[in-house]
Amino acid sequence: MLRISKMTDYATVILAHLADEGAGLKTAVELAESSRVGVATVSKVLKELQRAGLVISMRGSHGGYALGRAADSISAADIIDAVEGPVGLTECVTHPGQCGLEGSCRVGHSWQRVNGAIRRALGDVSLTQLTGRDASSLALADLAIPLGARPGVRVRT
Amino acid sequence: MLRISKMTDYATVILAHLADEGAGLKTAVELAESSRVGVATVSKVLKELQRAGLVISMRGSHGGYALGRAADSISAADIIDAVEGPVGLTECVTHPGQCGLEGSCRVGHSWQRVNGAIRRALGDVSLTQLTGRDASSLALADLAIPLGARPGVRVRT
DNA sequence: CGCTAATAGGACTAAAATGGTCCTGTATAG
DNA sequence: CTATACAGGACCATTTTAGTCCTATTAGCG
Repeated sequence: MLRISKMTDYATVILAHLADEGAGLKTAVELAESSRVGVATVSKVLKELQRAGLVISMRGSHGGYALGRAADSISAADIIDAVEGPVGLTECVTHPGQCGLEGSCRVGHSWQRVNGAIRRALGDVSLTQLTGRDASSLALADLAIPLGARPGVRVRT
Repeated sequence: MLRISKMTDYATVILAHLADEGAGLKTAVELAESSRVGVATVSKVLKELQRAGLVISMRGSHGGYALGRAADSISAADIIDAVEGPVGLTECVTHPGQCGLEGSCRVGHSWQRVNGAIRRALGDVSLTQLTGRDASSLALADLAIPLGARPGVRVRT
């Protein structure tokens, strides 16, 4: 597990279509057709993306949506943030002092660090890369977390 | 969001207590007390950890649990795998060819790479590090995902 | 004007996942 | 043979998620 929501997934697909050259605005219906997702759902996602500023919208006839900024300046983290709220591996990351365990818990601290690392990693992946238009994006290096003793013998891979 | 389940969180806390020097077996009741989580819940988690081989168990009076292998050889990914199943950011990662979008979807491919990167990162964090006993574990470096155009102007951090 | 196309903002619902409890069975020590 | 502890699941309540729908607002255009 450890999964992003379907909505977030849709959002990336929709944003990818918006990133396709075609200059002008695209309507929710058009985006629904090209992305093969229900209109109502696409519409809902677009509204959330609009609130977050990832897309801009124009009302009225001839209205529609466009990217709010360059595809290079939109990160996977931005998209997740917009649709499902800030990345937070554990509850104590997003809502500190609500867990009850606290005192006895020695791992929360570490999860926060791991969380930060993942967050930064997601922040370094641009929409351009997600769309795969960028040839260089195909080489994804290992993420390094150099912090002391690493797991040795690995049973499951 | 993008959160690990509470159960996984509990698992790390419980494993951390099992990693505490104290040689012998610890019972579910003892672990529940030291971790401040309900006995039934702790018990459930321990059973899952046992199936995955992360802990070993002894039945009967004087029974209990112990780590299945060295704390250094247990990774965060192992724990997540054991409790909530293999890490899979999107559905098409865990259940390929079930998404319906497929053809029109150009982002699935990229999510798979991101997923792999996160998975490896989590595989590099040991239980020892999670427990924070390891002094060197406090320095967590940035995760690097060098793959072409990165997001430039960041609106939300 | 007033009509039409389009987004904005929510309310609402069905289905699935999650967190947690409980019961019955089995192994082991003394 | 009894007390203790794990094994395996069934089960339930609550929350979350995915998806739909309705009403209001905005913009172009004749």
